Amino acid sequence: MVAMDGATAREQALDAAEMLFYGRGVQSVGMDEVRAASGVSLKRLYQLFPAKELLVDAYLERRDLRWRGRLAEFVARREEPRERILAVFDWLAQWFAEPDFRGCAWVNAYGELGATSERVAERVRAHKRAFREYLGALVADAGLPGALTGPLFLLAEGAMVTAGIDGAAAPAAEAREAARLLLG
Amino acid sequence: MVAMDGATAREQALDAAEMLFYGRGVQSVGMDEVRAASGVSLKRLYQLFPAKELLVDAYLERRDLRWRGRLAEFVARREEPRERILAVFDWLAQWFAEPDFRGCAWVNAYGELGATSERVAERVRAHKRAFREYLGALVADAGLPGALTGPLFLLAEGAMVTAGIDGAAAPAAEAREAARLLLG
DNA sequence: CAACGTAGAGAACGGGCGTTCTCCCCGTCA
DNA sequence: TGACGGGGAGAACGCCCGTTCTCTACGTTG
Repeated sequence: MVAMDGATAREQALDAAEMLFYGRGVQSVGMDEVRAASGVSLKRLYQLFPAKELLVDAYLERRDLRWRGRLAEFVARREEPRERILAVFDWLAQWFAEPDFRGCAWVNAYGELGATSERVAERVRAHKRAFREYLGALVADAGLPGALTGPLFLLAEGAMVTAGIDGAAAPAAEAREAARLLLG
Repeated sequence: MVAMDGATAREQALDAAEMLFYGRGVQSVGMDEVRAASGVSLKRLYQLFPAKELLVDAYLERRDLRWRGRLAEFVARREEPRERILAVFDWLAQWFAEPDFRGCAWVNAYGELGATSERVAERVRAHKRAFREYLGALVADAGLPGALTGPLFLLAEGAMVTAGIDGAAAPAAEAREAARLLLG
């Protein structure tokens, strides 16, 4: 294995961890498998992430930044404030249709580890809080009542969890249509 | 330990499994802990459920019957068809407020085992399918368009997952209000 | 009373996995 | 050139856990 600086090793470790953890669940993937998939030795892995829990935490954190970044980028392409809200559901539809879509990474992680890892539980809550706040900002920008944020958030959450379980993209369209009705 | 007939042992095993699996997650509870909490010996446990996966499956199946039974019983107390639909969200609010509420057992189980156990994944899908069909029947009885079923289902799912993660009952009220608006 | 079978308690087995340790290679610098 | 230090490969260590096995006690039946 060629030399690799710390930042590169960290990214490769997180790339492998994300693919494996998201695809098969955290508990069914061992650290040795992360090593094999990333090319980062166990020694280095443990220097970068002193325990598996911290690798999981870092995976969720990096994915959160990317997930919200992509969503915001997609939404920002629309001009009209109401269209922006609906664009959230268009983006979900696109995400659900990706071949390796397996539901919401944070909901899955919460189901697996929420009861045993306070660190992971808090990371999940922070992600959901940030997503809700983002929706709230879109609602405010459209001059709509703040009370709409909750329902829109619940529709999006329901769509994510349902799409994840059924492996279908249809819930995004259902949620979008319901959102359109709620926007009046 | 006094003698115990098969049916009783089965119920006690499932009682213990349900409390432990739902409260702490399936993977963090060992079979020996189920034995200790139920008073059913390991030998008997494995006669009744030849593998842990089958115990998990039976736990989800029994809980599904009870969960839907209680919901239907609560809803049936209302006369007016539209009120019945809203009663679903009242029932959720009540459920969320229970002290040991920890989110949707099926969503949690799917997050933990959906990727590794096809049996559990299918059990979860069956439960969600049954819940959606139940909502569909309520919508039909109210003479409302079937297209409302999806959004109502997504609101309920979103409320369950959000209440589970945040440990708050508020999502039920938000979902109820959104449902009221959708019913027109 | 004696032989038998069932069931419980808990040890044992096998495998997996998080984490650490050992050993060796190789690049660096005096 | 030779000592040194960081890093990789992978063995080793402990522990946990699903599953099976052994041993013992006791109730039943002839």
